[in-house]
Amino acid sequence: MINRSNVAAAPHELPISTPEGQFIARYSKLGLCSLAFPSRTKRRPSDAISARPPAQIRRWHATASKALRLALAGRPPKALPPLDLSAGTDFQQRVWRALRRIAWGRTWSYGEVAQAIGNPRAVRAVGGACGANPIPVFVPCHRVLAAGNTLGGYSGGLNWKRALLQREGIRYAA
DNA sequence: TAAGTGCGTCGTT
DNA sequence: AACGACGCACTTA
Repeated sequence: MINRSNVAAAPHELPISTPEGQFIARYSKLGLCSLAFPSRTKRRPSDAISARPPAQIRRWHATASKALRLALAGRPPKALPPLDLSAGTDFQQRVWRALRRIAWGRTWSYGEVAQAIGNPRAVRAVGGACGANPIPVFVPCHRVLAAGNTLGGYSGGLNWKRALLQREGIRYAA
């Protein structure tokens, strides 16, 4: 079941410049609702960034920008903006909430995530929900490894997963 | 050991 | 009805 009632039709879209490239953050009235990895493709003019976001969104964006730059530098962020995960199905939201309990520098397996949400056999479905995570890095789906500490997949590309794990000092099976 | 196959399982499209 | 960011058993090389 999808709940779009809290998702603004046209969320504010703001860039975050990092040494790794320009991420795009999107904000609803509830908080950060999406974070996109740097894209090689040029943004179209129709995707223009809104001129002057409200003060609250500017504060959220400042927090998010700082947090992202810390994370990419290998330091755990001290504060995050509110995360708006309301666009997901009930199942996805349960998975995403569970992912937020994985500590910096630690990993869970897909099976452990499935257990954490009380649905121990929905292992494969958990993988699907991880792939649908709209806020990578802050909702740390990169900390979910396959059984035997193998890498598993990553919708943002395995290079990003490897990079994020490395910044947290996480080791996994070759 | 490493790589490949088959199947259970379940949320999403 | 088909498809996965899975996991496990089992077979082959």
